[in-house]
Amino acid sequence: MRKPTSSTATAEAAAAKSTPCCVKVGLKRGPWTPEEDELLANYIKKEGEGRWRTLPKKAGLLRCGKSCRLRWMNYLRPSVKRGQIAPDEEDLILRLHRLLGNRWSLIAGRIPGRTDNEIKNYWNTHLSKKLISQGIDPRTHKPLNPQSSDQPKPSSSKANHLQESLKEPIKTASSGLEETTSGSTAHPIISNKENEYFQNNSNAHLDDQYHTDHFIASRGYTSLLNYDGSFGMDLRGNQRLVNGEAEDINSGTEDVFSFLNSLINEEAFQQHQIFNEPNVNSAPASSDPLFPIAATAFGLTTVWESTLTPSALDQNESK
DNA sequence: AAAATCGACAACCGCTCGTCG
DNA sequence: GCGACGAGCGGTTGTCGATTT
Repeated sequence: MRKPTSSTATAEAAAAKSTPCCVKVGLKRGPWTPEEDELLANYIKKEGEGRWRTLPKKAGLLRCGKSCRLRWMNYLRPSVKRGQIAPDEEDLILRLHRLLGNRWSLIAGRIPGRTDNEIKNYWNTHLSKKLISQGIDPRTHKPLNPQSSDQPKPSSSKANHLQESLKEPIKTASSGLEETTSGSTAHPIISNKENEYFQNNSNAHLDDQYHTDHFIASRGYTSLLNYDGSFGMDLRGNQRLVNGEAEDINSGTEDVFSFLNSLINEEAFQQHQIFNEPNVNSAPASSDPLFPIAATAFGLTTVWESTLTPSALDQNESK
């Protein structure tokens, strides 16, 4: 992988700082061979993940534990999905990145089969360039030069839709990249209630990364919701999001779990009438005006699609 | 055909956090 | 409270195949 010279220099520099892992003399570096992959995969099949520092020795590998972990997590794990990023995955990445920033592991956690490294690479090689070419700052998701009147306009309808998707807080649940060439506008998954909330509550402004993070973290969505509606905990993600306000997360955990259970039980979920039922005791999070935004952002698209089709939304709005 | 350039992505690095003694 | 250690994260780099000159 790396050139021997620079590698040596780096290793020496690192050794001077006495980094415990990966500096051991005689350890192999660079691309993994099929034989190494097999050794690692077989060992983990037998012994399970973890104990990465001692794993290489036990597995008969001349690699550092860190390297083994990375290889397993990003490549060998059975759940890792290979192949091109699908348009709906791309759209989800964009949405999640707008909300979470470069928190690749959090983003990856909501896209089944994709690793943080893969998403990070995809962002750096594809999406950030795409956004820049459209005059959007990939860091802030805002126009690079809002004052400029000669802002380059997206040429394709897909690109145009992408830009719109990034400007607006909420669009369709399924994909912001859906073509709208038929002339019909996409139905936003946001009710008058939510619009009102955005107008009246500055904390809810999605362009403000801090408030967005705070909102997400304070309700535990970030750490709890997975793409497929299942949930798990990522305390580190929580902690990074809230900047010392972890108590906000924990205080609502039970409510969130209760709500998530209702999500998993789709039948129950459908009975909640999310937008219009004022007091949903069994699912407090769903009555939060901002709930649809978080849910959409975190990829609960299948749930939304099954319950909140445009026609269903129209019915809700007209009530 | 050879050299130069580019793009994609696997892998590495430094750092932080949580846990445990 | 402190240090060591394990684990994980985001940023960066190096390699390699494809494309262009």
